[in-house]
Amino acid sequence: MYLSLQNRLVAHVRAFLKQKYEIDLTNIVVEQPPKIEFGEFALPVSFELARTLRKAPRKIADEIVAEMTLPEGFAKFEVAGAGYINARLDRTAAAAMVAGGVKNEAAEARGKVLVEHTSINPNKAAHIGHLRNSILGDTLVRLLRAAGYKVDVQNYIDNTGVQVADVVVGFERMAKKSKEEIEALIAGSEGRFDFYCWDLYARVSQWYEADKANLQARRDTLHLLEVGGNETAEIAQKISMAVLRRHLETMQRLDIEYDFLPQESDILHLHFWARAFELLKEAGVLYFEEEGKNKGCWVMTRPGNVKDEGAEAGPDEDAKVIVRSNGTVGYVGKDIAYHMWKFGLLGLDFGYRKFYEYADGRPVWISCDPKDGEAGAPHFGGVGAIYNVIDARQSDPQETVKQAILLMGHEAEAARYTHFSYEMVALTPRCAMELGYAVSEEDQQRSYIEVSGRKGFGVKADDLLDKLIEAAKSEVDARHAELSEEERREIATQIAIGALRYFMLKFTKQSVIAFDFREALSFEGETGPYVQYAVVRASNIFRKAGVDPEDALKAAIAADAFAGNDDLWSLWLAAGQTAKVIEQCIASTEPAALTKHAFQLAQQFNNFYHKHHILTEEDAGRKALLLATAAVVRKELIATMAVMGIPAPAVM
RNA sequence: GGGAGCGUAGCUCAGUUGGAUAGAGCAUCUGCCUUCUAAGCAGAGGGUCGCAGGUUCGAGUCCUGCCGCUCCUACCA
Repeated sequence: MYLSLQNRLVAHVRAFLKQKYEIDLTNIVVEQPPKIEFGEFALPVSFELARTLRKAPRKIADEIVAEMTLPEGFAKFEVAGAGYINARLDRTAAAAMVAGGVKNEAAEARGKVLVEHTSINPNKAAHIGHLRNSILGDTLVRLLRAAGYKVDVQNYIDNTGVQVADVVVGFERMAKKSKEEIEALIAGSEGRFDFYCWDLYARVSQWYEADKANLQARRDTLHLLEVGGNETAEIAQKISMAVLRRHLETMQRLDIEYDFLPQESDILHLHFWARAFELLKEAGVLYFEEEGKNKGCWVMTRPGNVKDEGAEAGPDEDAKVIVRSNGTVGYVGKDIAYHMWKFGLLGLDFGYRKFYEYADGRPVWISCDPKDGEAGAPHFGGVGAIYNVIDARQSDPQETVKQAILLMGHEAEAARYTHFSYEMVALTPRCAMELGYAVSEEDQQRSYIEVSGRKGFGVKADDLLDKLIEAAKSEVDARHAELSEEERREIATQIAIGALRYFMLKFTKQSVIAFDFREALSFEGETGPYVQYAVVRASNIFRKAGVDPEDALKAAIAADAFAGNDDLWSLWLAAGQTAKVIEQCIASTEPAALTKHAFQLAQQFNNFYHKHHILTEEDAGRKALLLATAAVVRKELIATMAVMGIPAPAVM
């Protein structure tokens, strides 16, 4: 509602200014006044016009208000302060829009985009840092879908990298496990093979540190994985696919799903890089360095590092090496090939086969050789816009890939290449010590310590979720003894998901999260359960009243329902802003605003809940209005929570 | 050295493309459960928005310079 009316207002004002002053303002600022008494919209446009018109802002505002007609749905314009133009809505009409769920016209049938997130190295259990990635990514997917985009969700599988090689080294050289023993371990491990790998991976890192000569095992293994067609590569694939399955299961617990899993091994074996290399050379994006420290490498000029015209100071030592002097390609090169495929610029494609299936029967597809692909499989890639949810430490390589695409002349694609960058999740020193890790004196002085899969230092995603469910379960047990064990567990799980997803979303993405159990396990204050609880309270009213919330929304609203009732109206106004918040979140690629919206709405509702006792209201008309208010807030809260992937429990 | 980001209440953080009196949560203190469930509500205290200049009708927000912290910058991935 709010967004539609705001767009209508802006268009109206713009047309008026054009006609009255012959000024075409393309960016008319609209704010929400600090207090509801001032109206629903505030236009500081007079301040901006003051200079060009050489008049006092207040005078301009007076002129505009005196002459401008009211757009549909608006009740009044008035001048306030030093020259603000405040606009008041026809509250009854606007409320009908909220209750009727008027669609955001701009959100009709937008194009197809691709979101890549998660992309955890398949060699160990997912930890809290990965959770932030997946929750941000999944929320971005939900935001885009809510705004009318078609979205393909990809989870990139680096199954031939150093990290997988390391854990393979662990199995072959340290644990001395045969292929059969590893298979038995995958089948056993009580469904937590990734936990076994977590510990083994940490041991391998220690083994390397103990004797640098052990690093030769990594190099040999990495080579075997890249070449393929040997037993080590087979073992690696078994391990990485088993860990990948665990990752999918972990994320499924949080209602996070994927469409396609491209594997790095296929990018290698299908020669994506060879094709990309040709195209990059043809376009002159890569050049062969003849001298300096990068002699013998194929390199690329860094973004913003254009060569000076006059000063010929030898080789560009700052250039990014894409192909090493021994002829092997680094991972950025493979990434460039992969991203050319994403945009459909490579002229090659994967084959597709089913890998995993969700409860509703929807499959997750994985890449393969096209000759092994399933008939009738969908095709991925070749989209117009992409979002890569990758942490801030990878900004540099992400820029390099984007730059390569730009330099090849694909300006439109480069412009729609979004690196959704976010900061890491770290542990507070106190949390690290509680978990039993040794923390140096120096680290104890820091506000946070980076988690490290390599060192086995961190909180595993499944462990955190288990802990949250356990904490929520004891609360539910205490409050709902009448429910079955199964029902209580179901509700505790929903609360845990709400708490976790909200926690990961409430910080803006560029802020480092210093993880602490006390905060993460909190169900009070600005948390997911607080928002869920507001919905439960609203639902309780309808259950006890024996009224369907959908029917409550259909009740006719009296013309004077909101006259002199700012508190009630501000609740409707807040509820009508969901579409606007979603658009803002997409435009700024910042989902944190969603949590703010949900929290404020829940907070206002709790206030309303406390102030008005609906079931005992005797005036039938007033009772209907209060019920409609509860229904509209409930509806918008559930919708907002759904975009955040937070379920609405039946009771709490 | 170069690049990116951060610095706002005791703590953790919000603060839209510059706008009306800088906001939440936690913690502390004071009240409120025979009521639609207190995972809640009401209230109190707590701020030189890192420092110094500048731009303008107006700066937490933009520019410049400092101070402090973090990450990135390897023929690792």
